Amino acid sequence: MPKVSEEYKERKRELLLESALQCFSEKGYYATTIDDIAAYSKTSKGFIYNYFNSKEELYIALMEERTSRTFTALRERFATIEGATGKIKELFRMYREAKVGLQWQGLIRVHMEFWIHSARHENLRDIMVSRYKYQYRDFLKEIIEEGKASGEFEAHVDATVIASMFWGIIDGLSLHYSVIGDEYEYRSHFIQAEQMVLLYVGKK
Amino acid sequence: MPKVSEEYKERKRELLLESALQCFSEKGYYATTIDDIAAYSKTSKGFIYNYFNSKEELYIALMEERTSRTFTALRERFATIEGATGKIKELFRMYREAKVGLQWQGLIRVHMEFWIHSARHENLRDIMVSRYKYQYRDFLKEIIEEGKASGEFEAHVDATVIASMFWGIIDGLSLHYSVIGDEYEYRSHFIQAEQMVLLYVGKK
Amino acid sequence: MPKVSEEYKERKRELLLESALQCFSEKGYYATTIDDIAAYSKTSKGFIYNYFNSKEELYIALMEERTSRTFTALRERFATIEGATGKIKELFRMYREAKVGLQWQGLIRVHMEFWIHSARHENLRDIMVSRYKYQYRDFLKEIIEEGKASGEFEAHVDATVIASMFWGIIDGLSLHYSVIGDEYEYRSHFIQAEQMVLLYVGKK
Amino acid sequence: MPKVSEEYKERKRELLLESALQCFSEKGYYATTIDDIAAYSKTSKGFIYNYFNSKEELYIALMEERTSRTFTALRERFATIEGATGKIKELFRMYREAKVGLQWQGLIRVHMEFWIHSARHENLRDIMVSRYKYQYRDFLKEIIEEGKASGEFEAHVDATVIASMFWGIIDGLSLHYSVIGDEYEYRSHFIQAEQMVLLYVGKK
DNA sequence: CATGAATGAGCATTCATTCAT
DNA sequence: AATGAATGAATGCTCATTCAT
Repeated sequence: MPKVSEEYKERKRELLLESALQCFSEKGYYATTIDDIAAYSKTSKGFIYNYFNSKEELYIALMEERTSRTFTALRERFATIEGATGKIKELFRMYREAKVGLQWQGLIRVHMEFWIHSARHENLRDIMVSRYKYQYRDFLKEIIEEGKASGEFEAHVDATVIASMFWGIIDGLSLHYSVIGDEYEYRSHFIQAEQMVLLYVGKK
Repeated sequence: MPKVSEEYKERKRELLLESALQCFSEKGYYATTIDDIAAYSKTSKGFIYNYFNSKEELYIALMEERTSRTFTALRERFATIEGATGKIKELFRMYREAKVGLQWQGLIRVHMEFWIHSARHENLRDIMVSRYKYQYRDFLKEIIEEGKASGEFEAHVDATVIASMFWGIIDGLSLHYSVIGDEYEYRSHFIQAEQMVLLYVGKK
Repeated sequence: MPKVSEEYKERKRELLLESALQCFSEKGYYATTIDDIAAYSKTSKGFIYNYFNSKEELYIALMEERTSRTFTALRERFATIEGATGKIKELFRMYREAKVGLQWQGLIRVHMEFWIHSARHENLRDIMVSRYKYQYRDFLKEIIEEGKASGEFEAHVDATVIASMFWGIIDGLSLHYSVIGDEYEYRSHFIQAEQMVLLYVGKK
Repeated sequence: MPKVSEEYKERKRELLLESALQCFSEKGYYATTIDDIAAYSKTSKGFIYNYFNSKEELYIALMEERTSRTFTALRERFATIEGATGKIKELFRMYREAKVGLQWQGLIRVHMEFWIHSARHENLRDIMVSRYKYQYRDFLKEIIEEGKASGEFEAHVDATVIASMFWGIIDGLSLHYSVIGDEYEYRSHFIQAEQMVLLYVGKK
């Protein structure tokens, strides 16, 4: 059945990524087996290894796919938003309004799980730290600096640390929500966090 | 009349808990084997199972020990601190000045790891959620309410959510530090977080 | 009328055989995968299966090709050599002067490996035993008998056993060299083996 | 069932070694699975890993056990044999009279298989080469030198090469026998090899 | 013809837990 | 009480072979 179109392969790849997403989200990174993903995608173990060399690689691909998609959408949306404050608000809005639920909780958990997993493996950690610094932190840092330049934010705030702290807060609240579940007043937390952050960086 | 004294058992229990702490911190929850702990404590597998019925139970005991010790120490220290603001500051100071390092990173990671693990198991999650609500959150909630009562803090802040958010921030920053490692400006993050939180809850 | 000429097929077959030789020599019979050979020959798995029905068959074809070529060359060369002693010497000379090295070691190993492999499979073994008897042993047996007839060799030696023993010696020394590697005094061993054999069969 | 006697453990170890011997001999090194050995020994996979850390290690232990036993017996027997010639003859006699048969053939094959296997793995090869040089070769080298000293053998023969060649011959003939099987005139080959070797090293 | 996608049996190794001694 | 021997389910990954395109 060979010499299949690029488009076909892309479709299959997506199928695997989507299946992996479901499985990882449901059972976590460690507990998900390649067989689970094969079963879910109604393909086979070997099939998966045609696309990804290891479970780890599969997870990384999944993560990168999602991150890249997220940031692309983010930049697009931000292009139409005037001012740093507006952008920060939009960012919070996105998290606040996220389609939370079981699947979302699972995704946060597996994300954190892998993040921790990576801390214990040299190579992986380098990848994750780079992503953190150059994708997440710098993305926000630019916005903070924009705010400082425009006079929206206090001039003396340390953009790098603020940016980093922002993600720390997001991850902390998300993690708690992912474990506590529906009892966690997810929206309230994010609303207050937003006010808190904006008050802190804003001109007094 | 038991063959071994209660005191002996307590000592052994501590030994196991301490050993488990070292092992978990170093290799993580999943990667640590009962054999590791037996070897570290120079006892045996069977011995460990005399004190704890499973790896999971051992971890929980360890966590409870540490939490209870932490909160006891905390309450003690707080008894001498006037005012809610001072208490919050002290709390931040404790985190900020924590003897960070490899072991500390390992502890945070295993803590988060288990926290995530628990989310996937009904019974465990109930335990963890209770701990979260009645130990962590309520502890802080009382302080916030003290601050509101004394007029240090804005009267309209939602003590429950603020308390919860506080721990979310702590965990978020800690988690990031535990993965990023020494490149992470740990103290800076906590200093800014403190300012941010206090600014937010304080009287304008 | 076939789409591709016989000559084309023959060329491709040679390509595959040559590629297989390289791969087997480098990694051994078991460790070499069909994919390796496809990659080396810049063809494809399916292509290879068009020419050979299995990895085993491919190896056999390779072996036969090489043996037949070897013996053809040998007979040619021997046609010009007077006397059995000269022929034996020439045979030793060939082994002694062989372009030894990593590749040569690899070839010997895979040869032995397959030889052993064949011993465990009825059909294969029959093939290998026939080859042994009718190609290798008989080839030398004729020379020994020539030597007996001409009076160069002792009349009472058992040509069959001597011939067989000769190959045993060659294989034994080769195998040792293939494992020991460059520390093995390859030439010395073959020189002494030659003296020993000739002394043994020669007239006293 | 713990704290079992050393003797018990030794017995179990022997059981595993014996079982491994049977399985390896029958199916070869690669084809034998740990499950095969567990089934044969009526124990379990985990049990085997209590005694040996890997299939490779198990094989090596087996090999060392056998070698050490062989050489011990050999040295014992040789203590009572006057003269180098007598010792060489005894060595040949032992091989010649070995209880050949299917099992013996299997053992030779797996021995050669592993020998070749080792050539492809740095660490393993070092072990095997050492064994070759310091156990096998040197053992015989001493005998040859004894023969030279006593005047039984020609003074100019190179003891090291002769010793090495001797084992090459033994292995070559054994290998051939192990593949050819009962059609191979095993005893005849060894008889002639003996005559050949003794004629070569002996005084003219 | 040629390709390479798809399959899935196969295997070494790990480890929490049990329980005989 | 304490030990550690014994178990066996579980899992990531490989690869010869097939066959649809």
